[in-house]
Amino acid sequence: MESKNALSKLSALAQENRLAVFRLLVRAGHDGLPAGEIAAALDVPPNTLSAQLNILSNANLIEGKRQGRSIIYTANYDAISGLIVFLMEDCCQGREEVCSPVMAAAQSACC
Amino acid sequence: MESKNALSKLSALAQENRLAVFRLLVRAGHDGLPAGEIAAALDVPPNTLSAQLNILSNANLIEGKRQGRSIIYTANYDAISGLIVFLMEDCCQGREEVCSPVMAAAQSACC
DNA sequence: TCCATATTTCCACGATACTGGAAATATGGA
DNA sequence: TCCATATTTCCAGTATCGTGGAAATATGGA
Repeated sequence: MESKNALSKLSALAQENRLAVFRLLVRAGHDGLPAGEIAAALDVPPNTLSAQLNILSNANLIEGKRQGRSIIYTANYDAISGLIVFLMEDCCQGREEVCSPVMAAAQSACC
Repeated sequence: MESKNALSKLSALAQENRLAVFRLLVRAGHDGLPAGEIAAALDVPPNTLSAQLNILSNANLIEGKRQGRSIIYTANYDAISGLIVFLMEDCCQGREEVCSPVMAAAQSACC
């Protein structure tokens, strides 16, 4: 990932509501959630949310697909792991201090 | 890491100059770099840089220590790995799609 | 003490971001 | 066709951010 790409992902996530949206969608899994439900869950007006979904979507962190009247948003797992890898490789080159806590967390969290 | 903490780190890094400062300091290693050299390397006026160093420092991503007339800044490796772990654990709970690319990168990059 | 160097603080300007009302668009059903 | 629902686009107001000039502070050396 080039750093420009990483920058757009970082700034998309660097906002309370958008980070919350992303976390919600990650938890929602591959089925995703319609925009309206996200707005309700976060208690944000639908047009405000729409702007934020757009920013996350432009950063490629989420994707929206129309399904009937709703638009279902899903998290893009590749994108977030790409960002994490960018941070790791950018920081980790020979830097065991950064890398090994991440490895440890990965092992206990999932792998 | 609480998400508020993560948010301040994300927004500190979500800016071109500041991301560049951080990368530079990571590469500089434990010896760090004086503010003036950072400013010269990035071609940013010293007072502008100072504001950006302050933001990174408030997010705990870097630390400055006076040494003679200079102030030497170093990257805080714990902080960045904390952020990475936050992103991983926040995304990774049972999500092998996110976790395994990160593990693979970690293994080839450093561990 | 006086001066040069290194950096920060103060302050104000311009740019960008966040927000939400109102209107527009898209879909599905009666 | 008409209406309700779901979401977006348009637009403008406010707030926050990034920037850099000028002055202030801190340090070390002559």
